[in-house]
Amino acid sequence: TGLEKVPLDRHAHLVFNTQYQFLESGVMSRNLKEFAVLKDHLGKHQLKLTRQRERILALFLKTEHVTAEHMYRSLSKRDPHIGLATIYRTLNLFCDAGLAQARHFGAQTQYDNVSHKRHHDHLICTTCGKIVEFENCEIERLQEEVAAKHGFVIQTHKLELYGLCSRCRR
Amino acid sequence: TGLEKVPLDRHAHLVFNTQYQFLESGVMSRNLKEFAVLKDHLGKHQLKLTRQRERILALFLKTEHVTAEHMYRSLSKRDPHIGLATIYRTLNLFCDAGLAQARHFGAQTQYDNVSHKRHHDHLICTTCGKIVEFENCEIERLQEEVAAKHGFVIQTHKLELYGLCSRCRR
DNA sequence: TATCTTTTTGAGATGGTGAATCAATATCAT
DNA sequence: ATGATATTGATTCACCATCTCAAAAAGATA
Repeated sequence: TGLEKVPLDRHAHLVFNTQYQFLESGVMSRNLKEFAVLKDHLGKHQLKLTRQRERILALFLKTEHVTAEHMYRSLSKRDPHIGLATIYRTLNLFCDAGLAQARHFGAQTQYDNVSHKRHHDHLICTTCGKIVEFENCEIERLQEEVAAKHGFVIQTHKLELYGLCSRCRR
Repeated sequence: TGLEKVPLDRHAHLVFNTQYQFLESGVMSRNLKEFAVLKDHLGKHQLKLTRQRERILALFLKTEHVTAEHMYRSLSKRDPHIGLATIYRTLNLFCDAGLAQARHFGAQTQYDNVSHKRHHDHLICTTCGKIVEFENCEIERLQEEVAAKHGFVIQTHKLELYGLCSRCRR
C-alpha cells in the first residue's frame, strides 16, 4: 500500500482552497499538530482533503487504537453512506503519513494512534486468561538499544508475557 | 481454539498402543523432548497420535518458523492427500501444547518453533516488512523480574519491535 | 487379535477481512 | 466558473483460516 507517486516540489504553500469548509473545525483546532501532519502529507503527494478524511481523522484521534470495522460502525451513525473501503483507504493513508500504525491481531488489523505514545505491555495467564498491564522503562531502554544495534528506529512495540498467575499455579 | 476438555486424571501411564508404528522414529529420536511434550499433551486431553501429526511435527521442528501454506507444499510432495485443514488444526494443537507460537504478520499467520529459543524476538520494519531476529538476556531477565512482581511464572513470551530499518528511513 | 468407541482426517463449503474496480462525484488550481 | 485530477462507495474479488461431515484411523478392551 505504498505511495508510488513522486512528491511535488511545489509544496511550499500548502494553502487549501477556502471553498471547502472544515466541518470538524472544532475537533481539528484541538488536534492542530496531527491535522498539520495530514495536510502536509496531502500536499506533498497531490492528494486532496475531503470531508471523509477529516471526519475519519477526527474520530481516529479520539481513540488509542481502532479497527476499520469499529470506525465504520461509529461513523455510520452520522454518515450513513460512508464506505468501508474509504475507511480502510484512509487509515492506510494515515499510516503513510505517520499518524497511524497498523498492527495485525489475529485476523483483524488494529490501527494505533501514534500520538498516544503509551504502550502498555501485558502479562497473560495461560490458564485463566487474566491480563495484567505493566510498564517498565528499563526494558524499553534496552529495546531501543537492541534496535539501534540493528539500525532500526522503533515506532512501537508489543510485549506479551505468557505464564501462570499465582492463583493458577497452586 | 482452546481445548475445553477436562484433563483426564488417569494420565499417569502415557503408553501408546504399539499397534501404531512411528513412521518418523528417526526424526523423533532426535527430538525426544518435543515429542514427549506432544505425547504428554495428547495424553492429558484424550487426543490421539496420528501419522499426520507426527509428520507435521517432524517437519515443524526442522524449521524456525513456517506458515501452514508452506508446510502444505512441503508435505504434499510425500503425502499428496494431506489436507490443509489438518495442518492448521495441528499447528494450533502445537500452540496449545506449547511447542509453537502463532504470530500474525500481514494477512498470514506464522508459527514459530518455540524450542528455538535463541531467536525468539523480532525487529520488524513497518515499511518493507524486513524481519530481524534478536536475543537479549538482559531483557529476558527483566521480564522475569516484572512477572515475579505480579506473582506470575513465565512460560513463554512474545516481543516485537516495530519501526523503520536503516534503508527505509532514508 | 478382533471388536468397538472415540477421535481424526480430508475435500469442500463457509466466513470474514482487506483490497481492487469503476462510474459518479468532489476537490482545487486556473 | 471551468476543467483536470483525485476520491468516493457499492460491489466484486482474493485470500486465509475455520467449519462441516462422512469415511477412516487410533487405541482401549476383551
